Amino acid sequence: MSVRVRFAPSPTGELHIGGLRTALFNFLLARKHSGTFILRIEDTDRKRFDQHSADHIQQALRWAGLDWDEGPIFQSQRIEIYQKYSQELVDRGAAYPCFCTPERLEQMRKAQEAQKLPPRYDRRCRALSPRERNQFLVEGYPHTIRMMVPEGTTSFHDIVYGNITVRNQELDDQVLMRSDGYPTYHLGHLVDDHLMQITQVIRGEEWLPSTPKHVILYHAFGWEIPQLCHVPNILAGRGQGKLSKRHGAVSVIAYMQEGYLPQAVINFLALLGWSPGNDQEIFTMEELIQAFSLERVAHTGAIFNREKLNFTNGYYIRQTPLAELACQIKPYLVQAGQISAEDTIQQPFLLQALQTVQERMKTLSEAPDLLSFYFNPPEVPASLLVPKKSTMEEIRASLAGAISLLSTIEDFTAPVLEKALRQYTVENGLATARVLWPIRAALTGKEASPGAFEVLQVLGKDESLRRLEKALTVLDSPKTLD
RNA sequence: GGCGCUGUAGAACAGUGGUUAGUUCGGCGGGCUCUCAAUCCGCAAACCAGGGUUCAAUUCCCUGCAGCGCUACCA
Repeated sequence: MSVRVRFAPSPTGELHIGGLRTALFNFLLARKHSGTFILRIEDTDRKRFDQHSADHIQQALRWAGLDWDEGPIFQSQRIEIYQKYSQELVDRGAAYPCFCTPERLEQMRKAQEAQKLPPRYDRRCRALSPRERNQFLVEGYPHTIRMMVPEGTTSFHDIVYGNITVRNQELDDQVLMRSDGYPTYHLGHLVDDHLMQITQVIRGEEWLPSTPKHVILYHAFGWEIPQLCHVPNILAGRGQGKLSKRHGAVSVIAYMQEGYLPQAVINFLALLGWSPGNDQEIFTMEELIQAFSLERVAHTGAIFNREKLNFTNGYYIRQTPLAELACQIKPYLVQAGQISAEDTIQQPFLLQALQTVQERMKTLSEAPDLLSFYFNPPEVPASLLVPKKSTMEEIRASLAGAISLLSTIEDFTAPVLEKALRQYTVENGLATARVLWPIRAALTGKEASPGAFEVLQVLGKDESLRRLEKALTVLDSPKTLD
């Protein structure tokens, strides 16, 4: 039997980073077994439904490279199906209509909590006689359909957590159909998983406690139970609970916008709560597909570690071919006003400039800042031009010498410049820092930047000399020194 | 409160009834060096606690504690 799995988010917001990992695990399993990956949108809660979420979820999945084979299927378009199966449950005596009002249910819960009892439906409508039931139905009282939890215990096997058994007395008579005619998750997902012939249900750990109810439902229908697999949540930090909006960026779209590469996010997420069993840390999607197995998914919630994501992202940025990276940073440069949308990014000046900062980037969004001095000549205070253990006079002299040397060089390329400047330091008995630091500072206006030779080359002779001369005048007017 | 799941360095994961308990990020130190980054070398850093079982327990069992989840006409 071929593998059929699904990712079934509810469109109540943008795709969450934890949701993406659940989707990833489903995707990997499907691809590994040449199976089918289905996207199903569980939009049965009309109160929480958000029109744009479904689009955002799809956009995020595509960005991450998790293309689905079937769907998106919207549950809201299938309510007759759920109604039919809920009726079947009623006919089989596994479910019953409940006429209790929300007000009564709330009162009951409060009373139970006050007595420190577990809040649970008191099953009042279970006891209705057929006649009463019919009468309420005929008179059109709003009602829900509740499942009828039987006596005994319920057991199931989970791929990650192993065998689990619970006493049915711990289970509530869960609402299956709301009074508005829409199913709840418990009925909706189960009917669909059956109809879509899902072979492995891979979902968040938060569903583990309600899985026994689902098992009871499968039995009531007489359906085969798919393999069940719950994956732990992603946590925000020690004692901070599940990663959520209040812990900063959790939306996949937000990571996309911040300039994280999809390969990096996927690689990072895969290793968060799963391991291949060896020491490999860097994976292509293809390698993940080969190595993946549900059995090796961890059973503890993993804390989301931004530092490691940054490292992984930096690694992938370094691996990206220059021309490709240029395309990826273009939107950021445009947004920063450093280039216009019509400009081509594939020009020597930009490519060379980018090359000098490529290994310093953790995210694409850092590009404008790292590259800023290439676009705008910096204001450089005298204090920045003078390295430690040097005086302003010494720097003035060495910079002036360097300027006259550089103005004689025609082949303004890094190797040539390096050779000439190093020779200059040796001949004049100058420490390298005394020559190169002020040059680099004058060109970039930054304490930390790419090296002097490469910046000289990228900026070119004219612009470089212009900036160096300007720095010299700054050193000539002592008042600018701190 | 009840029920369930889970506890290996700061973080993510390996691993084992007898090991110098491993890898990656992060931290610290060093090399390189015009700064930062990258890269290279090195260091520190963990088996939640208490009971069992056993010749031997981080590993198996129990209890405690802690974390997480669920406890809705939300998913």
